[in-house]
Amino acid sequence: MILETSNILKLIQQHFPQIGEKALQEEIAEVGKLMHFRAGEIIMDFKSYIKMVPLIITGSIKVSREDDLEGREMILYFLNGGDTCSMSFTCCMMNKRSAIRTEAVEDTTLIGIPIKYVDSWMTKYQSWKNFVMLSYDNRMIELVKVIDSISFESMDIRLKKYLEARKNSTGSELIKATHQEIAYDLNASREAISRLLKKLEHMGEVELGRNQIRLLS
DNA sequence: ACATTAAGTGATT
DNA sequence: AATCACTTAATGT
Repeated sequence: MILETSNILKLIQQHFPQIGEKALQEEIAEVGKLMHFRAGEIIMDFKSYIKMVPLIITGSIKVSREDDLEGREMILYFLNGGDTCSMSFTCCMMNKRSAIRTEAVEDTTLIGIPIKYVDSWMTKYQSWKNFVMLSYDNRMIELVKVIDSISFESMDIRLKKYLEARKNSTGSELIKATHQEIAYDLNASREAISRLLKKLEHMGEVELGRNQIRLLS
């Protein structure tokens, strides 16, 4: 697949400028697989073994955690083009099952790197190591914010941040989701979400429609 | 027209 | 803020 290889090379250079070493770029292009997911598709489910580390080119991915007992789901954060899934690094290096679920919110394109390379590149390429470390750092910061939000913020604030995050992730002020889906993401009841959204609508911050919410601000 | 699914509402805890 | 028990509205067949 000569065509795909040179394609990936271009995509890496375009979307992952941090990965500077030419030799590394070429290796990624060689072993990486270009993958597409449609909106709503689950990319990686809980407790599945991870065989690839994704480099996200375009799209939007929702990363969520599920309670072991009664399937209660909680959104952690969104990933976009230029991001990677930090969780997948540890998971694959330790050969552990995934602790999270990743689901495409929008049509998403990513480069999947087979795990066997991920580890060896750490010592082989400085920019790979930096890239991995930096993405860890970013995720860690993000996670601390999530904890703060869950612990200290009321539902209306959390909802607003959720809508904001979703807008930033998809780059669109139109959010396609039911109140029920949002409620699952925030681990709240559908009624609570409906009421809070109504309030936001009255305040002129959103426009509600069936299966969709438009952010005005 | 009818059934299904999403959203709105009030009462209760 | 959750749950329940509805009602109303929008959509699909």
